[in-house]
Amino acid sequence: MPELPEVEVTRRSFADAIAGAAIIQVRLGKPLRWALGVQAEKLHNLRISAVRRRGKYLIIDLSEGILLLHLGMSGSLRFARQLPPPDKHDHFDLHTTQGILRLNDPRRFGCVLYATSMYDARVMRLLGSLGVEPLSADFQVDVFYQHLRKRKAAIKQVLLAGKIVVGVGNIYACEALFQARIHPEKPACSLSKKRVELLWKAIRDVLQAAIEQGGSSLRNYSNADGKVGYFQLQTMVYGREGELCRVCTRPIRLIKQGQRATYFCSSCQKR
DNA sequence: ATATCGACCTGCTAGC
DNA sequence: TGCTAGCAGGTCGATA
Repeated sequence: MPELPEVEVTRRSFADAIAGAAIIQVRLGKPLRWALGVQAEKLHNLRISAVRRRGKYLIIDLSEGILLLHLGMSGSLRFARQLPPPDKHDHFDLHTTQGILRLNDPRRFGCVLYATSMYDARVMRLLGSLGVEPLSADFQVDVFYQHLRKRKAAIKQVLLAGKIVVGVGNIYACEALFQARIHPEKPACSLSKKRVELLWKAIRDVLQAAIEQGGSSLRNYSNADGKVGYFQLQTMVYGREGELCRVCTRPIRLIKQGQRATYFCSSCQKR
């Protein structure tokens, strides 16, 4: 589900409301990808100071340590004063003085882990090799170009890997490549400076637009307010196999790259 | 270092 | 209508 825009929209939907709250109790459901890494009781009385995002991770800053949270493929968060009793896919509840933060994650690819600091070995291993934030000033087109020049793999897969730039998942990789008119199988190193500039802008535009529209609502995405996003209503290529390209009216094609679906227009996106 | 591939888990849907 | 195979927004860790 969640790519960078969904995670960011989720973050914004509860960050202010939870800031300043103290943790009262933690409820754990079925195991997630990794164990919490601490006895739940250790979190009692810790205070939440802020909620940040790094790539597709959320970082909840506590008076002592952090909670690192990932939504995996199917995770979503709710934050409210009161919530109904947990259902079978609610695997983490953080009861605080200002409400309950709940993670619902049917496939359990997500995780919540506690660390005493950002320099914890597990946290470093997960965040240490992440690429630059695409919407920050650190995402510079010249640097982006220099990195891509060193990579022989298909541009789509280089984007998905997140080592150069983070947060571009399967939907937005397809959309950004379409907007930049780049064939997804083109080796990253073969892109011209001009193309890279278009891609750089496309990534920022697509992600920013998705955030402004409240994230994608493929399947059942919703943010912590329970509001659904509607970016899906206007994808140019993703999920549109066989439908007509909105630019040239030729059919959108579906191929597999690294066992993942890639949608593109073979007429608009030349090799 | 880079590239590929299996694994994790559940739910939904297309097709028989 | 019912069953099954295949697919889904992510990414880690093993392997060559």
